[in-house]
Amino acid sequence: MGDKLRGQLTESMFYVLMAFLRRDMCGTDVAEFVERRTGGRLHMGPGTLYTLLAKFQEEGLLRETQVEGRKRTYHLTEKGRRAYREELERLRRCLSDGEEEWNSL
Amino acid sequence: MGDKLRGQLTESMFYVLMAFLRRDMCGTDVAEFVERRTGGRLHMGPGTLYTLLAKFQEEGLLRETQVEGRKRTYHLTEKGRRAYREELERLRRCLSDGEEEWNSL
DNA sequence: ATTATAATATCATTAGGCGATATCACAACG
DNA sequence: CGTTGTGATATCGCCTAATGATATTATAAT
Repeated sequence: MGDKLRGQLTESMFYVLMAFLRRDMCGTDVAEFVERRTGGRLHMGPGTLYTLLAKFQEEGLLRETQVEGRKRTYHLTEKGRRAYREELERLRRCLSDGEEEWNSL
Repeated sequence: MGDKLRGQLTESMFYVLMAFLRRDMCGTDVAEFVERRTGGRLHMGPGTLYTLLAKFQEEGLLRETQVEGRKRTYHLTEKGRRAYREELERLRRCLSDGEEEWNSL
């Protein structure tokens, strides 16, 4: 159970966590969510996807809640929600820094 | 002159480009800018920094404008400005997706 | 039983981040 | 002049992340 809170999420990581806000999901649900939510802008191949699910589970951001045959369903933990909100905060700072600099030219 | 426009910048890349919006800079200027602008939130080691400067120059986002001794000064090209604005756009989409999902719970 | 389908897992390659360390150009000192 | 200091840049090695291709597995359909 790694406790190190990651200082920064990649875009893929962010959208994966986002997928779990509303409901528990399995891998393919997540892939579908990401494609739909971003209008195809971001595509996640299986390599990225399942690697992330495994890592998030190890780190305690996701918890496995159900196994039906091969299908594994995960749930976003409190720690996962916290990580998501922290990433939102980081994005806000990043964007506002970026806009300020741009607008002050 | 690599023409592949990167689909996504890392946070480090973004702040490096941001540094050049106002004026030409050398590496240590950039490092100082980033530390100051982010209030120390983001620290860039020399490895990351000079690797990025070299790559951006190769890709035509930066152009070398001056060499004084060992000090090299760079200028943000039009292509670099475009990359910066595209990244701003990406961040906006990312953040608004993230906020919408969070607020619609 | 065989075939199809949905879902997950693994592999190999490539890019990025980083601290530690080395190198280099110039200046100041004695 | 050499030596020493300093500011700046460059390189190395290790680690993490992304990803397409491919393989594997469980269940359902024929």
